[in-house]
Amino acid sequence: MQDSLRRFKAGIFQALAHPSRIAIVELLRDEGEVPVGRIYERLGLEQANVSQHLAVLRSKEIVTGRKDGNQVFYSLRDRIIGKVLDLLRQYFQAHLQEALELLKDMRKDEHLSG
Amino acid sequence: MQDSLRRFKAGIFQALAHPSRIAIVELLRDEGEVPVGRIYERLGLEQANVSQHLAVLRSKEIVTGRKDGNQVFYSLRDRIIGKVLDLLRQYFQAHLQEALELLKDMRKDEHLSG
DNA sequence: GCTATATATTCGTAGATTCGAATATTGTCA
DNA sequence: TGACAATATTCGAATCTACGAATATATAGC
Repeated sequence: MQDSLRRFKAGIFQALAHPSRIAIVELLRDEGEVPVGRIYERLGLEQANVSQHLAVLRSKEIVTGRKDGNQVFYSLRDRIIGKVLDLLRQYFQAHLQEALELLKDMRKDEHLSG
Repeated sequence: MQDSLRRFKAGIFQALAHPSRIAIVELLRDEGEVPVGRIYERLGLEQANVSQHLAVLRSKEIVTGRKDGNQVFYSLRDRIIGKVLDLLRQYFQAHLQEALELLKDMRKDEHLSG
């Protein structure tokens, strides 16, 4: 059970481990029910890409979709996920200096490999 | 900055998105400072593997290592990470039924692909 | 110095993830 | 029914991740 719980947590983290998916979750946290079209317009992403990211979030039951006519309205299934993001924002601010260094390094790595 | 923060969060989630790394973090949360040898004995993992996982956690500054003679003692850098895991445990329990289904599906997928 | 112990890194390969392009599905409205 | 709009799925290529085996580095004690 210890192990199941860890695999469960790892699955959730995996699903959240992408900037676009975090952006989606934050949008749903802030706006409640949002149709897919609005998601990709707001975030400036491809339709297919957003649909794929939503599939990942759905597969871990982080979001849920309600079909209404032609559209699908997505929303968060539980407020806890929003709280997790808030904790990380706190964390980011507490370690602001290092966090910025870390991001700089991440960018540097991109350049090296690009 | 919105975007930086999201990349930062995604990096943290990425680092936590593995059952072994979650196990390591939980061990450090429960025991404080722990030498590498104890980590891989307790978790039944290869030395190299643990070292690689620790490198991932270090790169996101989730853990820190203190060298003492021959050994390196690792610990969590911030209690917030422990809180994040606690929130997810709550979440797991709140959605216990679905969570178990989800895990069953994950196992099924493994079998299909293996 | 030499040997043993603890930890880290590198390397190769298998598997997973990401993305856009193309295509499929589903619902609406005439 | 046909044309259109919204969303989902499939496919292939590029990139990333995980693991064990082998190797490297650092420190202790003799």
